[in-house]
Amino acid sequence: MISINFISSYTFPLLMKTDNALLVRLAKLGAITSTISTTTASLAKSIGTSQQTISRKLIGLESSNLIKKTLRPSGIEICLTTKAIDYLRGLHTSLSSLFPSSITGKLSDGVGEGKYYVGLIPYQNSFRKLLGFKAYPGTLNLRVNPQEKALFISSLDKVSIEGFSTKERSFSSLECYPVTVYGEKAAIVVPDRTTHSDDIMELIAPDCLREKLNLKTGQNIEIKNEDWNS
Amino acid sequence: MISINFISSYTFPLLMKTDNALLVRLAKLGAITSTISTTTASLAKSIGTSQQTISRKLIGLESSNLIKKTLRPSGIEICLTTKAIDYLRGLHTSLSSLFPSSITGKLSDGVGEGKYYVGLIPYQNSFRKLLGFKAYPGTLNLRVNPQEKALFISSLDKVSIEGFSTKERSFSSLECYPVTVYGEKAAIVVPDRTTHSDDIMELIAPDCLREKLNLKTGQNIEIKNEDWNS
DNA sequence: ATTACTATGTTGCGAGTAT
DNA sequence: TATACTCGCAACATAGTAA
Repeated sequence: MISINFISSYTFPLLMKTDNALLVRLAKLGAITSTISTTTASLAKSIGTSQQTISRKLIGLESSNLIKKTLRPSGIEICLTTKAIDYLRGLHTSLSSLFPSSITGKLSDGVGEGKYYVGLIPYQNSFRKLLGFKAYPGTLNLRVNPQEKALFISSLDKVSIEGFSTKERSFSSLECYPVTVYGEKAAIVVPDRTTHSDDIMELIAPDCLREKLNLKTGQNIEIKNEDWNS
Repeated sequence: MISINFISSYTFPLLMKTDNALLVRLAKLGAITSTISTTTASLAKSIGTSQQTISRKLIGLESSNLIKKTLRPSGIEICLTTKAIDYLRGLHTSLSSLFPSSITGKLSDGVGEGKYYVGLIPYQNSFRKLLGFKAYPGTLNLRVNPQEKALFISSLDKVSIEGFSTKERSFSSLECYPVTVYGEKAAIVVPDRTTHSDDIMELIAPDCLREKLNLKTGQNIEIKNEDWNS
């Protein structure tokens, strides 16, 4: 049993009222794994509601078999039931499918264009400065589900690379997203003026991953959301 | 833009009312990555509330800058704002810390007892039948944070192994939890009559992982929640 | 100190309905 | 068909207070 008398004043950004917030708070306080000692007043303060509301909610949660509680002179002892844990786990699973930690794609033969663009000095300078590596002059092209791609990319940190112009033509700016490929540093590259279709994901890396990881065309490859810059 | 006219009847088990449920539902329908076409009536049905409530809620969400919506003769077009996505991501992060997908422990020298117990024929028969492998006669002992351990184990599938008795003594039942260690099948073993302290996590595997993975005493080892039985 | 009841004010819900 | 308004009623939140 863990005794908690001080509770951080952190609350969820908005909405996330009462029931949900209360269950998550209790879980965070440790009521998932053991019984915690707390008071309705401190819970109220941490959720941002009144002591009376917490009291009423706890009674409700208990009658819904979501918590077990015991009254003590010093406050209240609470632990979550498996029903509550299953509920939170279900919510977590739902959200996990919305915020994927990896995406799988089939290695396709690049068109060879990437080799030319990635090698350009102004891009390379930016890669080194902002991504921390000099990119191997070539890209790993994966065929992915466009919606999965959009979802995956939306959960990544963005590194913006500026475009530049020569006398002949201009080169668009790029968005890069640090990821890992089987533990190797890499970055998804999305040109702001994209040339190829939505179902291709283009990656750069310090080394030739195709050789280093012995990757074959057509093979499924897992790209992970792991920020190696931190 | 995606058109959705049929909406699955899945709803969250309980509580999870209105605001939260609505945001998660919209996200699942694809409003995270693009604009979706739907109607207040179908949203109402899928959440389990009235059309009027959805209408009112959508107005509220828009004035809180959580969604952007456009009225159409055929219904309503909705997409989530980054504010809403950040909120959902935050909720996901909170829950992820409650349902960890891995735990890290320091490899410690076993007491040598494991070797004896794991090798016993009745246990081995159960391992083969219920876990699908004959266990290498020895255990990998990791020193972990007891609370993290309890939390991690609570999120795993449980495989119960029966105890047995000989003339001399009885051997307790065990709980096993399938996991992976750097991609290798393994299982956490918790004796129901536990002999050692709470901060030790004991693992069995088909092979000697210490040799196979070249693990050294004191090294940090990551145990992942990956069910290789499915 | 606590929890939790009662009373009172506020918000939320949804059937009906206008547009 | 849609969305979204009005309005009667139910549920909720909190101040005061009893135990």
